[in-house]
Amino acid sequence: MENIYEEHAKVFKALCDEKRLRILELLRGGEKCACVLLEQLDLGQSGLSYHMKVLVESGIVESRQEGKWTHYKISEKGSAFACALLKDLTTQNTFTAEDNCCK
Amino acid sequence: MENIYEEHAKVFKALCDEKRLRILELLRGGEKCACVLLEQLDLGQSGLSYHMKVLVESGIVESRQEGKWTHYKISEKGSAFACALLKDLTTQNTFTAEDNCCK
DNA sequence: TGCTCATATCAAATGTTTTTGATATGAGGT
DNA sequence: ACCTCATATCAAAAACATTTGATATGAGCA
Repeated sequence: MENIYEEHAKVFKALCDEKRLRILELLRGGEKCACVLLEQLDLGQSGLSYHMKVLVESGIVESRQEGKWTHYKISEKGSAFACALLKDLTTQNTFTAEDNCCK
Repeated sequence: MENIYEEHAKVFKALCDEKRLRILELLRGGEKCACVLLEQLDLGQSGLSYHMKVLVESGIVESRQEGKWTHYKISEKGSAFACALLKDLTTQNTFTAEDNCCK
């Protein structure tokens, strides 16, 4: 974890793309096999694979192999982490002094 | 708001860049004038202007003119919206039926 | 009005992400 | 072992975001 900003950015990058938001929406309905995602999205197989990788690496989605198939679902832990992080990043930090310069 | 996914992506795009995360971190210490941000970040004037625009357009940051200077701060409303949105996007939707196909 | 300074916008260069089609990997069934 | 099918990886192209330096805008002050 050599750069904390990069780590944090990775979490939100998962949510920056329309296709990935569509995928998340589908996963909100429960765990889905890649084949279901494929037929509902306007995406080729390698494109889906790419987006799923981004989602899984962000921690927001988790995958599970079952024989030939891969199933994906929203990770409760990962999404709780993302929510907490977002709250953190946007909450006034009481320890830093006010210092807003010029006037 | 012709595309809801695009709208949502815009909120998170603000958080996808290291420089913008650094800016947010500075703003967590309270409202800051652009000149303070400029001297603390490794960024030129037009670069800062670009990133502030992205942040303001996401709703997470708000700006206030005071004569020649622009002051920026984290928007409570905007960040509450982003948090709520993230929670929403990652919470199981009870209305959609399970349908995870193959087996 | 004209000058100065802070910020915004622009356009070109550069860097990064996404898409696409081709190929590789690896599991299950025969 | 071989075949088939699901998924992953790769490399090139296309799309998009960021950086940079130059110039425009617009507020305050003389």
